[in-house]
Amino acid sequence: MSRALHRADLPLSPETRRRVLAAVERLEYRPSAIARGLRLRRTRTLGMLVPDITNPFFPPIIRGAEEAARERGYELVLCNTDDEAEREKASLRVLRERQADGLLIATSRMADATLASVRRERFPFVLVNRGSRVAADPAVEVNNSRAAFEIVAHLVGLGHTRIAHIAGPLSTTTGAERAAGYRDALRAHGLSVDATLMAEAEAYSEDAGCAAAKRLLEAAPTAIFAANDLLALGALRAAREIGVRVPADLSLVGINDIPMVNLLDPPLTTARVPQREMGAIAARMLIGLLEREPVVDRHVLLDTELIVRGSTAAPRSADRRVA
Amino acid sequence: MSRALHRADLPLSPETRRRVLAAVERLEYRPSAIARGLRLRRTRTLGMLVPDITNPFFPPIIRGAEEAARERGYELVLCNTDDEAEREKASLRVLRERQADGLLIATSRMADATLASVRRERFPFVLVNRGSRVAADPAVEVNNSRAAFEIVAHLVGLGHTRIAHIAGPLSTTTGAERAAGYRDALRAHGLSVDATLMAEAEAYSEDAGCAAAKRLLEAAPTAIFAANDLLALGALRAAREIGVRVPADLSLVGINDIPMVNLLDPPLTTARVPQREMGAIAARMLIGLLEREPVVDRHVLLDTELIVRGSTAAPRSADRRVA
DNA sequence: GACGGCTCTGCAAACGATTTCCGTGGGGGG
DNA sequence: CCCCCCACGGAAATCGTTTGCAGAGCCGTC
Repeated sequence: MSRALHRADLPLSPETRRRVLAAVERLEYRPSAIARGLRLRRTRTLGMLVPDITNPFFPPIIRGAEEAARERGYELVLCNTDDEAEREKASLRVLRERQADGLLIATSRMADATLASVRRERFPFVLVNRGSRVAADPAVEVNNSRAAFEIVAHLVGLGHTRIAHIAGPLSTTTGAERAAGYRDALRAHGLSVDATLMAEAEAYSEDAGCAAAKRLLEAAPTAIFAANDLLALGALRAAREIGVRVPADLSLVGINDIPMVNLLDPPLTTARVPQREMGAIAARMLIGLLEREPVVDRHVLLDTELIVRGSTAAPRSADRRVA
Repeated sequence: MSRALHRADLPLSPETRRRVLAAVERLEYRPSAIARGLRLRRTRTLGMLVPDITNPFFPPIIRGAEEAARERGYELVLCNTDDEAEREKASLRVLRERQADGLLIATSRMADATLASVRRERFPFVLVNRGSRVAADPAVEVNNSRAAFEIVAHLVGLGHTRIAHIAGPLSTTTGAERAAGYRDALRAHGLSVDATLMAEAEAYSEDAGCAAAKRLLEAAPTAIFAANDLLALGALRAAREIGVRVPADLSLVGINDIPMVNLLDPPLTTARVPQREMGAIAARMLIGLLEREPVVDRHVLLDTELIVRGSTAAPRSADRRVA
């Protein structure tokens, strides 16, 4: 009997409640979430779309979201989309069929058309680590322009003037915002923006970072600011292959502070993104929307923290100047 | 109408089928997986238990399982247990309530009692990267003794005789098997087993590896074989902190070949575990059991591949011998 | 021409939890 | 003493899908 188990507010004789609970115990009764979902038309399940769980950036976000969801009695179902429109559509179909109550969208380039269809169907969602063109879309983002500014300021402070940028795919909001932040920061420091010091990576992957870095290194930068850590790792590999020493010949900075970059040699200087927190805030925001709580801040901008490690140093020319 | 959509075998006039499909199209009809699950008492959903998705060993396994499941029309629902009995029980409850058809269990130390209860309730399951005391339990495992043997053989071949071992928690099947393999391999090579050259890590984590390595380094080994890569990373950090150079003063080997260990300096020598394949095989095995397919090989032993990188070299004493 | 069999179609029950509605019984108040 | 109201518990409807069953229609054969 539902009243005995869930509706503590309803009047019910203590005796009856006791009997019900005893029977529950005796029969090892487990309510079926399936039947409940059918009747209630809600499943207390959130769907989460990520590009690829093997990208170490995402697991902490997922765990943060998962924990926040569990605190409020929700479950999380995960879908990898590989940033392919086909997989996105398939995942959405599955999540709709299984009556997910809402969606956490952490894919960086979900096709605008797909996002539009989600919006049109009024499927509640929150964007994670990305924005959208529609300002009203609830989102939890990183303050990318500020992160880029801090990184450039750090490099300029070390004496660098030839600072290159490996941009993420410019079709992603993070890629575009960080690239714009890079340019703005250069200008703010009185440096000119040189097209030969910018390269767009085809994907947020180590391989793409390596390829982009090899192109950039021909222009002999003294520092590379990569749009994320995976790209920076690729750049590190490129530097090694070419024989450029980090940080002696080249300073290197990433963004995210994914696990293990602190163990590299040299350990990577990077801007830490509060991944767990980002996931948790997004999940709480989504649940707030679902439960129609009055005051939900629909747009959160998280600040990064610059972690200076061994991959950045003063350029050799600066050494000479000092000496 | 279900017959038109799913039962291609049933006789049905083409005209009727056409009309049904047209209506489906027009109304954008989406079947409810919830209602279907209620009626059919199966959901085409597999539950997967892993200790922690942020441990880079697991994501590739998960993706492998996920892809194999999707190929057969199944979905995967993930639960992190943090290797805590409480979380395991909670996860099991959730998966049972949601009518998961079967379980992929990749937690290394799920309490025997919990496993026994799953067995008793005849909840179909497959163990992943672990065995159990009950030989009949279906499982996909790594040939740990052989992996340990190859690693020891590699180190002996380089000239090492003081080979230490950081064991994983001996309450885990992998930890116990690898430690036993290490001892057997030493004996097979005519080396004695020295208790001061073995340390059990409290968990499969970098921190635990670092702590264990610090204890071991007092016995001055020339090589450390860590039971997995995370432990090896911890050992690498310990070596750096103490001022021991790898591989000049100390050779280091792990197991798993998780992402990024090839980018370390020195890149880690390790035994690669076919993670995606392991996940895929386990998922296919579980689905085979669920669908009562006749010939299901209930026990698969996967071989590792030794990847020799820069973290292993001949010991300095051997250099002297050679010179 | 009639009957039998086969094909197709539509109706209805079942899955299990929840919620609403209704009937009954008891207690209190008029 | 009677009536009304409230508290409680039981019964039924609901969610969407699948499937069994029965009935209807059609064709072929005797």
